[in-house]
Formats: sequence, structure tokens, C-alpha cells
Amino acid sequence: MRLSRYFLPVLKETPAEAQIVSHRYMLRAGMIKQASAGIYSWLPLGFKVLRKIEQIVHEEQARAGHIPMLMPTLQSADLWRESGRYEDYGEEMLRITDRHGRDMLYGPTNEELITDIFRSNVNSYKDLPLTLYHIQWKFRDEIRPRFGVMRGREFYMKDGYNFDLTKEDALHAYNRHLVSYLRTYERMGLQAIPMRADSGPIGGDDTHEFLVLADTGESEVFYDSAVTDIRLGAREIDYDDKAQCQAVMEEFTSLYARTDETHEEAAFAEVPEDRRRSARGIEVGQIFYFGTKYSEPMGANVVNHEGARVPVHMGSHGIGVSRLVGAIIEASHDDKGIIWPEGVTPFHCGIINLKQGDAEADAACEALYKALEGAGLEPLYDDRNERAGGKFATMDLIGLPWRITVGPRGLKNGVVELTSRRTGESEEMPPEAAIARITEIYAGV
RNA sequence: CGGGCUGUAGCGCAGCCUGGUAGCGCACCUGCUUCGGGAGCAGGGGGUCGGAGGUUCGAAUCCUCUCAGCCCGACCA
Repeated sequence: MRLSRYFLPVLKETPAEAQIVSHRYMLRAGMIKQASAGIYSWLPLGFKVLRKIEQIVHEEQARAGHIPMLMPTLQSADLWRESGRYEDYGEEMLRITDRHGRDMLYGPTNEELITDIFRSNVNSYKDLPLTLYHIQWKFRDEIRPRFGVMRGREFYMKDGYNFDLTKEDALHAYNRHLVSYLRTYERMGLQAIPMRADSGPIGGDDTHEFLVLADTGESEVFYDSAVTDIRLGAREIDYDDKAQCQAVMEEFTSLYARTDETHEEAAFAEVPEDRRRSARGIEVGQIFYFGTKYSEPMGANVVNHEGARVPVHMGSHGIGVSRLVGAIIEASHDDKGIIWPEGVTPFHCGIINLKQGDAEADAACEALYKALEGAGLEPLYDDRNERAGGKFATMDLIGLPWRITVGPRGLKNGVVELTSRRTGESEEMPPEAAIARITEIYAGV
């Protein structure tokens, strides 16, 4: 993309309403614009990051064998009356009446809809196990939205639902989700720690929240510092292997790690004193096993091996896609702006032409730009007729992890400058070498 | 929903107390000079002062109502 033809309304000054760093940078980098309290338009740059995150979620769901679909944002109140949650959910649920006077609602979650789809189409244990998911906009009418997309009213979320014949199978689904979520977050350059949590209005017995440590997090967390050393890394996972999923789940959840909701001083005291930590965390996902809480009242039954009709065991699992955009910025930024991890960056690298209009510099930039695109990468070429300082400031703010700086001075010696946004380190090299380096970096992402 | 506060140009703000023809910085447009970390000079465009009533010869300014947004709390993926 050539910046001169893009839509990137960056702000030099910080809008007064933004309190935390991710909100400030998302506004300043022209990623979002508030439409009303807790509701945002996603401008091109923000939309690109949102799509990248969504794509990673889809890929990792596919790897775990989960099936994508799409349910509507508006739902009929009838199903919610059936589960009993129409009354239980309270003011947080946005209720709407259509022209015929029918009660509708903007879905805050989708257990009822998915259970209805399941019960009308699945009748036999032979069709299990099954995990369906979708990524869709949700709405929770928070009393007080704040922190930009981190706690909006409208939010984009992946929610998935597993259907299994037995509790044992459903717990495998739980473990499978836990492992696949770990991989999903790691691909985004995040460490999200699974912590035992409270089930809230979803209900259920087993539940873990995934927390990203950050000073601005809304939850207080307590953990054994050794949990931060555990990584999934590049290890092979067979998602159908119950024992392996169970082992990974235990590896990641046996050390003490809890939010303030489930924190127990007595248990925490057993952690060696020098490893006890308390910090703040941002919740970026949660998984639940809730058994037959919805299948029983809603009649989601299957016939088992013996010919008896039994309610299915279910769980649900969510990833806050739009919230992750903010969470990643909270976890990765400096005083100049955002620092995108390679996995989610809106453009793979920036090209800065220090002397727009100089025939040699223009030609070198054009060649670089075309070569990078030819290599399957998306560069952002700052071809505006701006001064160098402004170009650097914009590039730092929007946080592309790599930058190639092209100027007459370097071109005299046949070199351009490759700079890491994260470390600030620069290296001079011929343009071909820079292209090769960038290509190599992204081959491993 | 309780407490606190703010609405004046795209953004950040002053003006309001003490009523008298709306200002500053950034951004934007034109020209010239500049050009390796948010340039300088000159000129220019843009605002029903959140909205509605009221007081007054006259309201951004005073009064009443209302809408929106922000912060703390309770709530929350």
C-alpha cells in the first residue's frame, strides 16, 4: 500500500477521552473512531489488525477440528425464555422490539441459538463429537464502557460450543480448547496464562480464563512466577489424543494461577515465597464445561448406544477478538507508539523514502516496494511529500515491526537501512539483502 | 445506578466568574524557502459556542430543562 493513497488519519495530539495506552494509540494511529459510548468504527488500519487476529483464530480452530459457521446478531427472545436466561440476564442484555411487537435481543452470547440448531438436526451419538463455532459481533450493554475496545459494549468475539456424549468426552473437548487457545495466543505474540476462574452467568463446573499480564488489566491476579516460563512453542499436538491434551492442560494449569474471584490465600501460601506474584491481567478468553445446563432444559438429546435418549454434555469457549487488539497493544508498546508482533502486524514492513521527488530515491523505493509485494508481503510505502521526521514519527506510532529507510546518502553506497521497531537497532545493507531478510523473518511466522 | 466533571473549528484548549459582533496551537488550503527524527515565513478557509426554553436592548457568558461524553464506585468478555 502506498501511504499517499491509503486512509490513515493519525493524530498528533491525544484525544481527551482516552485514558489507557491502547485506547490512546488506537485513536492516534487512526485505527478506530468512537461512534457512541462503547461502540467503535474500525478504520482501515484497525480493521486490518482485527482481520489478522480473526484469521489466526480461524486457522487454529481448523487445526483443532472445530467447524466454522455464522449465527445472527439479533435473536428472538423465545429461545432465551426457554433456557430461563431472558429474565436472568438483566439490563446488560439489549432488548429490542420489532414492528410486530415481538421481543428480540442483540445477542450477548449464543448458547441458546446453537443448542436449538443442534437439537433440530442431531439425534444420534454417531454424529458426536461435534464442535461448532463462529466469530460474530456481540453486544453487552455495560453500564460504564471504558478503555476503548478493551471494554466496549459492542465487541467481536469467537464463541464455540462442543457437544459430546459423555462427560469424559466433553472434558477432552475442554482440554483441546485450552491447548488450541494457548497456540492461538502464542501466534499473536502474547503470553496468556490460563487461570482458574468463576463461571458467571454462563454457569458450569470447570472454567479457566486466559489472562495477559498488563498493568492496565481489569483483573487482579495471583500466580506462581514459574507459570510464565511455560511455552507451547513449536511442539506437535494431536488434538484427537486425549492423553496428550490432558497432559498439556495439566502442565499449564497445575501451578497456582488465579484471578481474585477464585484466589485462596491458604493455597497461595504453599507457593514458594520468592515465586509468589500478584499483578493485573487482561482477560482475553475463557473456556467452560457446563455439562447439561442447556441441553436438559432445551431438550438437546441424542440416542446413545443402548437406544436411550440422553442430554448431551456441552461446553462453550470464547476469545475476545476485538479486545485482543487492545490487549496486544497494552502488552507491546513504548512511548513512541505501538510495536506489533509479526503475527498480527497490519503491514509487514514500512518503507520510508527520505527524499520524495529525488529520482534515485523514488526509483529505489519503487523497486523495493514491488519486490516485497512480489515476495508475497504487504509493505506500507510512505511516499508522501513529507519531511523525514514526520514519516519516522508516523511509522513509529503505527508500530510496523520492520522499517526500511531509503535516502540519497545511503544509496550513494548502494545501501538502505533496515530497522527493528522493537529494539531500535539499524543495519545498513543492499536492498536485495533487506528483502531477503524480511522474507526470511516472515517465513517463520 | 450513586458521586465528580466536561461539551466552543477535525484534534487539544482559552474566553464564561464581571453579558456588548468568537480566539489560540496543531491539522487543512496557496505561495516561497527548507528537507536523515513531527521545519520557517507570508497569506487563506472552516464554528447555528451540544440542544430547547427563559431573563435582557443584547447571551458562548446568567437561569431552567434536556441530550451526549469522560472519571471514581458498584458491574463486566
